[in-house]
Order: sequence, then structure tokens, then C-alpha cells
Amino acid sequence: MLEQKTIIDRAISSHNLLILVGNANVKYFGRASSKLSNGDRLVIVKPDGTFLVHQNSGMKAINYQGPGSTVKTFLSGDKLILKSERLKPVHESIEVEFTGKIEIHSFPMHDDKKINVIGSEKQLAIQLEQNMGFIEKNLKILTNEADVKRGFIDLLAEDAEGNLVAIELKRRKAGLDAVTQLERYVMELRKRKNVKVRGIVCAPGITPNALKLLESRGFQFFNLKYDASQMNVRIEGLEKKQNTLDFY
Amino acid sequence: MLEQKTIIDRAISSHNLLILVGNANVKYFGRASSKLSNGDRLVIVKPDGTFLVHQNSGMKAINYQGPGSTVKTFLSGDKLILKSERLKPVHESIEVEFTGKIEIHSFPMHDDKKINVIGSEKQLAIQLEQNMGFIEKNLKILTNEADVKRGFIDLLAEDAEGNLVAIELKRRKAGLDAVTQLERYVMELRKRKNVKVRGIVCAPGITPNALKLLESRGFQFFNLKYDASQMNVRIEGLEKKQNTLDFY
DNA sequence: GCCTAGGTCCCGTCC
DNA sequence: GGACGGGGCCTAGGC
Repeated sequence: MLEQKTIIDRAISSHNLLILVGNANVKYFGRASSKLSNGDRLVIVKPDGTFLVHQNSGMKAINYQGPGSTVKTFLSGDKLILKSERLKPVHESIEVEFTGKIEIHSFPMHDDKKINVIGSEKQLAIQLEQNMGFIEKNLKILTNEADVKRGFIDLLAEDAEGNLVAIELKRRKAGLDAVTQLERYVMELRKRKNVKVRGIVCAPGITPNALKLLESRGFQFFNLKYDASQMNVRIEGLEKKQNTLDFY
Repeated sequence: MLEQKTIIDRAISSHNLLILVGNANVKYFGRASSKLSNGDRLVIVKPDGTFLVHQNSGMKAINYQGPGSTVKTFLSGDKLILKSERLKPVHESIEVEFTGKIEIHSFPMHDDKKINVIGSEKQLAIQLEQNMGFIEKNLKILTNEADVKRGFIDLLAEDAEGNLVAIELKRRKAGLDAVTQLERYVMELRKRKNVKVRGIVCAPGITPNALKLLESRGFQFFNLKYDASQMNVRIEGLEKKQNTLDFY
């Protein structure tokens, strides 16, 4: 065990990626607290202090600590303990107690590349901004979050009659939150400027309750079809949808 | 390379945890798309199909695929390619192209334990339900999401005067969303029942804008102090807070 | 530092 | 299966 501790300590101090697999229990204290009794676990320690504990299924780490954490090792009888600590945002700690054989692997990792993601809401907004005709003729873009001070509105435009049009854009199906968000922005604008303000949700689909809420507020919904699966975003269609009579 | 492919294929078919480290580029197509050019990467393949690509820093996998995905290996010249595919919710794929030496490790993992987390909002609700006096005298709990049909209210109570009291509880500082959520519920209740409905947000802190919004809606905020860092949840205090005159 | 909102959010739960 | 909300959400962008 002492030898294993030495190997681990050396990997950490040399800023390698450290991978541990073995039977362990895990305790966490901090913003919440958790216990996970013994089982085979994967532990990842990154050079930046990131500390991850994975079970054998599921996407998310069952326990974790972000960059900036520090990890220390302890021996307690025949058991090896890893303790990860961080101070901010609050004091938090994870203790992993290995009970048997540990597989230890350490790797130097060089990587300065950043991922390029296509299909963010922001990119959709840029596409839509250049084709406001998709929504309606003579819709003039005023800003995409530029001159509005608290400009959390995805797109702000002016229609042919001089009304303000606040557009909330979503990259996936809109839910109740999309409508309440839009409502807050519209209320804010109506309070500040003394003009009519229209609200539009633009998304690939909307949940039934969200549509009802939207219509009760006098807003409009535009169904958005786009494709972002091929390294470029392409808006394929945008059509106004309203409840037909047989919806109710 | 052929030998490495064989080792990987064997690990996958035997439902082991598979760990790969090596220089690779990564492409993703699906709900969005992404490219990440060459660098040292950690790839994790779990027995349930979970597929994770990590860089050497940061907590979150830079590319990922959830449980149920299938992974296949290909040889392309002197390069080994891992391809993870899933069909639901939409067809998505990740391709990891290794360009040089790959470190391969495979582990059988046995683990049927579930984590026990202390300090969830639900647990706080149970604590609070048993001490409604924290909020005000003669507040009678009606339900914690039990008999209400669409019971999305954290806590529903009745005050001394027979008014309904809808309580939105948060385990962390309340933001604008907490208030708009509460507002939706209160509106719904007012529409359905014909009684006065009060709204209360109960959280460890509230953002200034959220407090303003809350007060403009006539709701109340109670500052909640609790500790969940020691394997039990304990409410330490709960006091009504309102803006003092010098707030504005 | 706080506030705000997006995310290939994931995840559980309830309908 | 969709819908809805929690999460130790994390992370990025503004201020």
C-alpha cells in the first residue's frame, strides 16, 4: 500500500492524469453530503485538480470536485484514502477509501485545443437575424443584445407598424420557462418604452402547456426547423403556428 | 494497431470498463455538431454504453454519449477509430480518431450500490413541513405535493385567516426563475380556487432583481439557513426579510 | 465577486 | 413516451 501511495503521490506532483480503479467507498461533505458504500469505482484526477468518481454506469460522475481542488493521500491501516478538498465556493471534500487492490495508471497529457461547437442558440440567432423575413415581412432587426442595457432578449426587432418585437429563441422545444422568460422581458420593455411590445417564441416545438400560457399572454409561436448536425447551422423553415379549434 | 483493435473489441464485448488515453481528434454529429482537433484525450467506455471524452482539464466531458450507445472500432490506414452511436433521442455519433500510441486498460467492475445524498430540496421540504411555525404561527400544512392533482407546489399551506399559502423552496439562493415559477403556481391556484393565495419564497438568499420582482408581485421572502454538510439536514433559521428603505 | 441564462444539459418522476 | 423541475447542476459572459 505504501508503494501505491508513493506512485499516486508522484503522479499528482508531476501533474499527470491519474486513473484509479478499485473497490472503494465514497463520502462527500459540502453544499450537500453523500455516502456511497463499497463497490468498484473509477477515480480520475486531472492536472488542474478536477476530481471525478464514476460508477460503472451512467454518464455523470457520482461525486466530483472542480478545477482548483487539491488531492492528498493517506494510509489508514491497510486502506488507502484519497481526499480531495476545495475551499470555494464553499469548503467541500470528497474521501475515497480504497479497500483492496487498486489499479493505478498515470499519463502525461498535452492538449491546448478548444472544441468548436456548431448549433448553439447564439449561432441560430445570427442566422435568424439575417433572415428576419422568415418571421414576417418588414421586420427590422434592432439589436441582438447590443444597445439594450439589460439585454437578455435574444432578438429585438421593430415591425412595420413601429411596434417592438421581442423574440425568445430556443435551440430545442420550448417549455413553460421559455414563455415566462419572454414575459419578463416584454413586461420590462413595456414599462420602459411607451410603445406596443409583441412577444414571439421561436423554437423547434413547444409543449402544450407552454403554448396555452403563451397564447393567454397574447404572444406568438413560430415553429423552427433547423439542422445543426453537419458542422453548419441551417434554418430550414419557420412557420407561425397557432392552436386550431380542435386543439381544445 | 490490429492488436490494439482486438484488445479494445474484447474489452467491449466482455462488458468491461474501457479506458483509453492517446492523441486523438474528435468529431460529433447529432443535436449539434462539434470538432476538436488533435490532442491527448481520455476516452471512457462503460459497460452500459456510456461514452465519454475528456480533455486534461475541466470537470465535464468535452464530448459524450449516454447509456445505450453502441461503440465500434475501425482501422483506417495506421489510425484507429472509435465510433459511438445512439439512436434516441436522435441519431448521434462521436468519432474518435487516434493518431499514435494508445494506452488501453480494461477493468471488470462490480457495483450495485446507490448513492445516498443528504440535503435535497425534497428533504428540506420535509423538515420545513414539520416546522411550519418557522414561517408563521398557525400555518397549517395542506400538502407536500400529495393530494393536489398537478402538485408542482413545493409546499401548500393555509394561514390563520384561511388563505392559501404557496411556498416555493430552494436549496440555494433564489433567482428570477424561482419567483416566476411561484407566480405561475399562484396564478393557477387563484384561477382554480376562489380564495386569496399568498406566495412565499423560502431560500438561502435571493438575488436583488428577484427580490424586487417578488415584492412587485406581493410575495414574501424568507431567508433560510440550513446545514446539510454533515449527513443530516438541519434548518437553523428562517426569517422574513424585506427591503429596508435604504435598499432603493 | 455576483447575476443571468445556456446546455448535445442529465436525471428522476409522474402523468 | 412527453412534460416538468431539480441539480453539490457546470460553464460562459457581463458587470
